[in-house]
Amino acid sequence: MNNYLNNLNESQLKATLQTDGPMIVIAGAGSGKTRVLTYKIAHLMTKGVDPFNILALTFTNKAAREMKERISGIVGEEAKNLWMGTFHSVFAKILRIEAEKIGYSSNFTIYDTEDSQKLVLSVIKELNLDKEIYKYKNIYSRISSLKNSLITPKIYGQSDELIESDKLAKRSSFINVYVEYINRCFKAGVMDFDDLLLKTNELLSKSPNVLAKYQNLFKYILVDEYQDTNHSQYLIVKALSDKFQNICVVGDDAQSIYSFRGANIKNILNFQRDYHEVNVFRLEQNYRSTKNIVNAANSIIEKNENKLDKVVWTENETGSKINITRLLTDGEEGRFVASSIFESKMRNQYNNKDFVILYRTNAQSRAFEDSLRKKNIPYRVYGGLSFYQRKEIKDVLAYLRLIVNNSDEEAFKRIINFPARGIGQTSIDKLIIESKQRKISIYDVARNINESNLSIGLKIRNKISDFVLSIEKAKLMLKESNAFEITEEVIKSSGIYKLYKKEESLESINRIQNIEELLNGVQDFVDTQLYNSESKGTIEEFLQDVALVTDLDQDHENQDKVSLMTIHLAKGLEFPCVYIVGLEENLFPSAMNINSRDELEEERRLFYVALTRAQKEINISYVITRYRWGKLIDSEPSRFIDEIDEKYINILTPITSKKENLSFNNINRRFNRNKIRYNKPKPRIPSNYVKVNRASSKINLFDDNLVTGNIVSHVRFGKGEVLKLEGKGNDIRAEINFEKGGVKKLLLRFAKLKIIS
DNA sequence: TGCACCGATGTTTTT
DNA sequence: CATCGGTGCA
Repeated sequence: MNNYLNNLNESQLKATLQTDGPMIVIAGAGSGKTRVLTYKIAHLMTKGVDPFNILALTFTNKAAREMKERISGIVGEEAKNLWMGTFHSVFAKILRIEAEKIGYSSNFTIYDTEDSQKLVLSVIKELNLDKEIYKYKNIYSRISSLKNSLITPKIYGQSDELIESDKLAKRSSFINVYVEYINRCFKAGVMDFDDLLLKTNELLSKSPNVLAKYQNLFKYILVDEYQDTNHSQYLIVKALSDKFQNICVVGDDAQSIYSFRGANIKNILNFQRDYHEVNVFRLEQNYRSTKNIVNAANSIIEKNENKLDKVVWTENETGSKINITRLLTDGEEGRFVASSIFESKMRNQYNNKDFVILYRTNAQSRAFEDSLRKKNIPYRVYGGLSFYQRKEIKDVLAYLRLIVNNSDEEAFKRIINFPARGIGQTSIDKLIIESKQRKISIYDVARNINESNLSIGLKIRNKISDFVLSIEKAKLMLKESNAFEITEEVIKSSGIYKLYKKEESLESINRIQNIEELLNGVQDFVDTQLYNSESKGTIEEFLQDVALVTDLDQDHENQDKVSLMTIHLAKGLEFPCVYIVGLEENLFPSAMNINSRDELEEERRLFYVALTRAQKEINISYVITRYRWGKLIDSEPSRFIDEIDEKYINILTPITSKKENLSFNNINRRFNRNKIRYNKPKPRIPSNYVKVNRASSKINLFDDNLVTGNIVSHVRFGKGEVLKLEGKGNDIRAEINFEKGGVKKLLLRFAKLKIIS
């Protein structure tokens, strides 16, 4: 049982065995910090600590899930009782339990960034502010950062400095927007992302009983990626750990890349000042990468002034040098990377999933998608517009949200006239004004539309009543039905499905597929809930879950595909072969972040993160001209290329370019000399191209594979024999005789069957 | 009210 | 370039 500890090196072991008191683990990239966290928790549990008393906060849900699995591997099933997840998901859970204590109902819904920004925009409009000056996105991000620093309107009002700064920006009404935004969220029974942390702080500081309850509950607290916590998160951790002081934080200041989200690197730099008698552990041996990679990364991070002392080293092989390739255009860069991956696969027997393409901005993915597709290399794009942010998905979710929480204003506004049912903006505005005056939710105004004396015509009143009725009808299902049944009902009765079904454009077919994929997801959720916990998979639980999942959290590991993602998303991941693309001034480092030392250091840390994802090979590329905002612009090589110690790099000239002997030291000079105008038209994307999405990867999986007589297994019904197949395309049904449950007819696109024989 | 078209506008990174 | 919001017409 205890031999799991043999897998640790000396410093890892020390960090693992130290269980009590405040401690910090400063862990270099690839030094096994996840391993330490995992074993530490397992160790605590073997020592007899109840998993219910352990709180472990991770950066992504995926990290939490994987860690849980690994802990289960050591200590067994018990691990599922750990409190483990992201800050946002764990405290959403707690807030739901304690909601009444801060005046919320426990079925509050969560606004994502889009909802929040829309609300800010309506507030700006309602207050008659000039939207040229009050840019809603800026206002929203200001609200967000104030919240993350726990600056409420009241505190704002006491700070001359803050007031003055808004005056200077000629938007002294900012505070009015802020106040109204908060009121509206509260009245809508809604929390935004930042509220999940802010309200937790509020809860803990206002209610000593609640604080004591959770202090006693969480006897051991562990925080991963501590360098990326913001002030709000910092205070929560501080409050909760105050009693037992069994707080273990793990992080790497060199990988702090989220300051734009309020992350405060000082949290990790000052940890030793914040707690008494802190045990400090350093993990400096890297097990991930070759010597070349580790050294090259070190040579980069050395350029930063602001950092903790730490020397990352490795005993791994020397490995190959980092290849740096210059290309003419972004299109050429795409083709270069695709063929390079193709060759490397052949040469080294790599799989697709051994490769990742990392870029600074999501918009860059396009060129690589095109070229990989042409070469028939399977790939998957992470991030960007995530699945749950797609319009059709958000529409369905809005119905569900409104059913669960009638007050949800943004959900209401989103769907009151979608699909179009003849309720126009003018009528909706009247409802909103009325709701403000009477201080009730818009939904309640709509519900009592016939008793009101609003100037809305009879026809439209009836349409509003019909809408309300359909929501009320769905509400009746809440108690009886699980998330899947309700979602299915909503998709049908709302008319969303019909709408896209009858329009036969590529776009709508895609939307249908996404909606079906959502149904798959809900079914999946219900099944796992039934399996993992006592809960029955209600729609409330699903909505809570869905608001906080990200693209990365989804399981796609078994698929052999090249990954494409931003460097931010890649944190914590590792790949044998890494392509870092678009290494150009104003792109990476981003033009927004080159005006101060701090900003530039964060970009440099980002580059460090990118380099340290690699196990074996790194390929860096940059281009001379790139399409940005639809225009060709000239670029210069990133300063970061110059910063890598020359010992660790190879400068390559691609075959497609002129054979020039481009020596490293005159890259910059050369570029200033030959600013090449490159006027070749951008290659067109084939017009019959449909963006590959997740829906198409799951649906119709069995069209060609399943035949009568197959033995299959189903998540709920277990094993069964396929008796008959009927229908085609999306509507293929199988009649299956299950050992448990007898004969069922299942739509193949929903029933996730595994073929056994 | 709904649809078709037009011009303005914007891209950093995300829970 | 691509999306979005606004405008004008049926």
